[in-house]
Amino acid sequence: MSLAIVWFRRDLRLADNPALHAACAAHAQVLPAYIHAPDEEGSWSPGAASRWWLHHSLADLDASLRRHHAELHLRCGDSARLLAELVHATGAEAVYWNRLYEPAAIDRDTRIKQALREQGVSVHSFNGALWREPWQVATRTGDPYRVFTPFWRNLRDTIGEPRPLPVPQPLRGATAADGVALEALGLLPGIRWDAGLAQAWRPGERGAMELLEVFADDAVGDYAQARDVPSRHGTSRLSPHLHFGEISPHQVLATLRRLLDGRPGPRPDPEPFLRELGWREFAHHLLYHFPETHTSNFNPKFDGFPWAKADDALIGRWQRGRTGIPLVDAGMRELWHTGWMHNRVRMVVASFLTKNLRQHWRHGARWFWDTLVDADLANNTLGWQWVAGCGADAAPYFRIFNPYLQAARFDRDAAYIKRWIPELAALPAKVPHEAWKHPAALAACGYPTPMVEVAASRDMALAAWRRLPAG
DNA sequence: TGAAATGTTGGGGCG
DNA sequence: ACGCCCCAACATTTC
Repeated sequence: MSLAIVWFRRDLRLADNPALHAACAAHAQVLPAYIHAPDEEGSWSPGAASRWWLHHSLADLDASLRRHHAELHLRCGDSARLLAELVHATGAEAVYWNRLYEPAAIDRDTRIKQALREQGVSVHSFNGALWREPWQVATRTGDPYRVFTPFWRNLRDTIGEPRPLPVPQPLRGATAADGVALEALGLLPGIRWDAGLAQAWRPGERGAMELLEVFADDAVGDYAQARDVPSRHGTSRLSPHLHFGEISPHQVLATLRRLLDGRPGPRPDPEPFLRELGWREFAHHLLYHFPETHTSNFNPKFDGFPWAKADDALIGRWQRGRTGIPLVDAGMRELWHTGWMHNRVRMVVASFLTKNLRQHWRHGARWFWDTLVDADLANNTLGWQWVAGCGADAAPYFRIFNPYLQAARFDRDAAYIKRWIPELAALPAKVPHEAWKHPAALAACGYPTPMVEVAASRDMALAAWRRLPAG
């Protein structure tokens, strides 16, 4: 009986899983395996929120497999060694996986592929995470894109009709000895701070599809406006599901088309939403072609930028949501509580850290990495470099968000602020929106005075930027 | 997917 | 009726 190992990584789903599908088609049995190897991700081993998600996503994948009379074989340790051991123990002829795009993962997977082939094992890798591979999208001259809009035009016109693969039937699962229990991976936090996460999320393939269906029914038509209002569920909130591959972009596109086409009345335009998935593809495109971007400025002109000296006290207040600027604090507390933050607020808190506090973007990127359930090296890097002004197709540095104006515009009634800063719940919206005018009223609620004056710190940021040589 | 400063226009009050 | 000022509303420029 021919047997193949399906090495699951961040493709934690059974439907539209090209590696799983191909393995089931070509072999009599498959061994679904996950190897926990946090040391192999360079300096970006998953943060605590990601590990929480991963735990539950693995549990869900195992449960799905068991409904198909298979189970997930779990191991912890060196991927190359454990795969070789598994091949030896099971007599597997082949190993299948879906590709990752982080530089450290590419290096590791390349080495493993070569080593397995030298042992006479066939290896097959697939695209399970993107509409198109990073190297499939190129300018007319064959170069990678550095600007989003032409990238998006190219990508959008070449996706074609999505045809998601079904769950393989039957799924003839093999088992192997020496697997470990999920709990042994140690993914859950020692101190149980995860109640807010559990309340906000349902990791796994079915949770992802249900979220998408609700979004298609309620929100996608109004996305262009509703997505800017942080108190509303106007966004899809699919980011963590996409990161762990519980749903694929092809499934998202196919599902949206099916649900929108089958609906009476005017057909909502999904383009504004799909464009955001385009940003996700752009982020992967950039990380693949410019593998240093997760640590270095994409725009080298910013290598000489006069960041303020790293200040743990300032950064700490920002991290804990104690800056005294209500919209910033609401966002940082939402992040801490749920492992997620509304995108508009992400831009505001990032602008505040990198401009008003003039702390290097890497401090923010690292905190997001540790606290987001959707922490993704490609997306996180693009987002921070975009806000900081040093990235590809970035917002110009002088585009500095005024957190008070943003709150007045997008959180008019302060519902979002009051939700995450309950000590301000009884105040009229005007008070948090003009916090600098009301230090006494805020202090009476036990809320801090703004740690910086927004207008003055903005001027200092612009002055720092002017010290950069033109270019 | 900004904000603030600066410039322009046009309506209305008023002498 | 006219010029003048004020200012809101909008557009453009600058950071």
